Amino acid sequence: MSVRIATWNVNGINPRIDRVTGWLQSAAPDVVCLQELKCTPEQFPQEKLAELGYEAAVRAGGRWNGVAVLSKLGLEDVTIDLPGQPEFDGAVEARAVGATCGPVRVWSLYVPNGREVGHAHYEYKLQWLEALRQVAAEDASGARPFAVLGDFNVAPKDEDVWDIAKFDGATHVSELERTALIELQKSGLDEVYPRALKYDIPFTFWDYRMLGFQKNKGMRIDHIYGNAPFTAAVKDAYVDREARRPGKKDAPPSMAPSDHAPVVADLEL
DNA sequence: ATGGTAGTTCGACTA
Repeated sequence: MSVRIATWNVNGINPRIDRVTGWLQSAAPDVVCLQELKCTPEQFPQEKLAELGYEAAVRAGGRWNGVAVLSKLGLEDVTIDLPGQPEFDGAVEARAVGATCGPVRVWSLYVPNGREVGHAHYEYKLQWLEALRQVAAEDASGARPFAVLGDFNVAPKDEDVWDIAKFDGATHVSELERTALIELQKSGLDEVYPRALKYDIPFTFWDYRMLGFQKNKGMRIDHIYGNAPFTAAVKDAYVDREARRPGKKDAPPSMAPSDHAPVVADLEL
């Protein structure tokens, strides 16, 4: 069977609900990992997504964070939060939800930003990635197709940001963050590297400020890592930068874009 | 040029 799996940081699902549902209808993914819902569980637009044929596993946290797995292939063994997920300020945040969708098991992940190298949030980010590695290592070794998808807030290589000189000493490009991703891969996951639909590097994020998208000042920080049964089934993968394009002048606010673009993988399972 | 934009608990904080 053909299965289309996507990950998308929507930066608030309700303010841009028509942008999201429009993309779901046109791209027609079977499984979608969403991040930055920025809503409470009650505010999650369950019915609008059900109308499009999606069941949803939701880990909403209110004002910040929030992740979900949408599936047209069924939804089983939902896991809220990573086993062993570290806390920040005494709370386990809404950054991880796992689910089995028909033949594939996925996690939707929103890795902590880190704020500044050396900040407590940066240490939290590194701990979080280590907790993820431990969880992923178990499922990665199985025969079932398995992937972790989401906003990792790490650019794996220098070319994955628009100007590495501007990121000197910054988070997202530091050696420890990149090492954490390499360690994740060593646990049995390979990156599903997407095609760019324009330009050389398939950036997934462009800051709203300073015409970031228009000038292609982007970053490649949203990723898909799959185990061998998953990556062997991948036929194509791409970043849908059109979904990041600003709306037309008279478009309603609900059509405003996220600052991230979806990453899409097509599998034959 | 230390700015700019957008989301949230309406306004300081996060990204």
